[in-house]
Amino acid sequence: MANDFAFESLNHAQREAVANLDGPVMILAGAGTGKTRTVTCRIAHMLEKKVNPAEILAVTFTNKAASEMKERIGGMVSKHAANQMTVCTFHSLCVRLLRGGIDKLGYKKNFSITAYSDQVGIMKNLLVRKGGTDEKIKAENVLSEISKAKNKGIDLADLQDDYFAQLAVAYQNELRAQNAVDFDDLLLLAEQVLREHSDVRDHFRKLYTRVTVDEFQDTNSLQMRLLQQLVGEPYHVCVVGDDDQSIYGWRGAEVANILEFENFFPNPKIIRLEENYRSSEAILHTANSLIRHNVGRREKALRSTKGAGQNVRLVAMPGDDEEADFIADEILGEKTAVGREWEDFAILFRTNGQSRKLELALRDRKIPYRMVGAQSFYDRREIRDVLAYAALLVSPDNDVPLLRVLNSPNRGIGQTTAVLATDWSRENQQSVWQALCDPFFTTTIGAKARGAIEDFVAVISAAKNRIDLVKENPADVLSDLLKEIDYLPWIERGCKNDTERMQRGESINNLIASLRQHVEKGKKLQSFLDDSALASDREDDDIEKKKGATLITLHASKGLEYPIVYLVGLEEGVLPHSRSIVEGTKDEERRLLYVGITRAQESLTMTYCTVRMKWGQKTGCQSSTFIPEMDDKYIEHTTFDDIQNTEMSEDDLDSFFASMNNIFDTTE
DNA sequence: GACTAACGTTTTTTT
DNA sequence: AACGTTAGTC
Repeated sequence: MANDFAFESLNHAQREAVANLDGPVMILAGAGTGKTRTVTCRIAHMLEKKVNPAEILAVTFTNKAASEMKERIGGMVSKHAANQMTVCTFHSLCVRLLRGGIDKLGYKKNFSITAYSDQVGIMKNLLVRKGGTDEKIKAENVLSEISKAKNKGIDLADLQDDYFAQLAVAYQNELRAQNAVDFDDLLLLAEQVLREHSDVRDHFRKLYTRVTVDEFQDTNSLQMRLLQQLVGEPYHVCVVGDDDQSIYGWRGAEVANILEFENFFPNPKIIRLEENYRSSEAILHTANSLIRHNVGRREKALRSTKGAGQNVRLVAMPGDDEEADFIADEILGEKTAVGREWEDFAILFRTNGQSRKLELALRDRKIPYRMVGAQSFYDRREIRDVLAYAALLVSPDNDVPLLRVLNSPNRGIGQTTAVLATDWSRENQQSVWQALCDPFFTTTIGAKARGAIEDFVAVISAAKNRIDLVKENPADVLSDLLKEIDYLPWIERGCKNDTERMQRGESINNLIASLRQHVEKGKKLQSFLDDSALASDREDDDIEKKKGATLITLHASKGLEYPIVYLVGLEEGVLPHSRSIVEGTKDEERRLLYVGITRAQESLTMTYCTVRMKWGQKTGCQSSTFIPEMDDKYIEHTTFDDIQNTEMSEDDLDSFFASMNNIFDTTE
């Protein structure tokens, strides 16, 4: 049946991975070694062996990866079986668990999940309120320390820096008072419930007897502890990953999870996938020779199933202008000469700042391109606002969304009034919403602001009633509410151009539409908010549908592949990044370069500059210390001038022939 | 409370 | 160079 064709096409190591279904298994899947295919075949094999699909859990790192895996398994076995399995991220798994059992920890079951921008909002507020030291401390930094502490299992009160500890505790109290949890709390509390309540633990261990974790190198120590609670004897757990592609250490990922897997689960079967189906021997050899310089890794050597291929080029550039022009020119030439598609080309860089010149160079030549993961989708204001209104309709006592939209659009309730309301609510142990509703409060403030507050309260209450009492569709109510408060015109007023106006209007419409879909499936507004909080902002981004050459950061390129790759900026301070040198994380930068190199299928060109514009200032650069680490066997060292000269003569030839043709044409 | 001008900052990014 | 933030003004 279905699994036959799959099994036949697997190599020895892949078959071993698929065949070993019992006990702890770790699959070390090097770049391009058919990881996803192996994992999906392995799960299909479980179904073949009559494992109940409902007992299968596969955990991924992103929602996108989860839905892709679901789809692939669905295509391999029956759709029905695939739908019975649980394929999701760590975080959404924890939401499910906590919606059922968070009350055991003293939270109410209708807890809300705090989006990152709201975390920042809370922390900024605390910084203003506590403002003891006038040091310029950034909310993001405090939050990152809090996140690290939560992941490492350190008590927030025990943070190194006293002030940080104070802020952390206050932050946590704030969340707690709001019956809200942040992303880390989802994992932290789920782990706690499982650890402290054996009935819940047993329930889940019985529910999920087969657990698979993808991208295991990206898991942090909290996720590891959660996994240990989730998986009991006889430990039918399978983790899949590649320590050499661990590039999220700065976000708390612990390579130790993969390096010391034996310490977490007893006697694991370790399977190495080393046969690479993606890149030429030249590219792989270069990658292998580089990554060998890292200490403390699981030895593995990727073998190419392709031929030697063309040499890897390492091109010295005078400056970043030439770098961009050179690549754009080459792409243009190659496209027409060899008949490539624009999509075959990718330009990889370390930091987003490097993309501007490349973009300009491509635009100059009318080369279509797509920027992956750029700034704009990160945190769209209108989406956050509309979601905040939606959150208010569920529970107006939630201060975070309330304060967010209190004066968006401007309705005459400014900072002063907001602070008064917050103070009042604190003194009276109430929510801000309750303060706004309380005549004892509203009579203390000016008539103008009072009127504005009364209007606001009336509008929100009316909308909430339509949902709760009249049982109207929340999507309609939300849409009407936005019209009533003239939200769209307000957001449009702040736009610079028509394109932006269009986009913002559209994203609001999309949000309402997806809420409507959600409701039609019989789900609640609450669960829509959960999904939205857990979905990445670029989830609905149609990156893959867009056409053109790809411009992408090294981080975002993981998991992708391209026939022709340009990897720019191999300079000390850029790659490795200067900050990594300070922080002593050059190993991770080496892995980052390794990931970049192994994206290439046929052709790889790496460049480095002598001079680069940095923050509007010309800065001299030294070539990366990673360059001499790579074995020269397949590397062709060359310079911009060399190539320019050879191309010049080719151009000369071209123009010669062109003029010849002209002569013939005219004399015809 | 809204608008403007000067100021400072600038790795990677998901949930 | 370009962005967001903040302080100061009306």
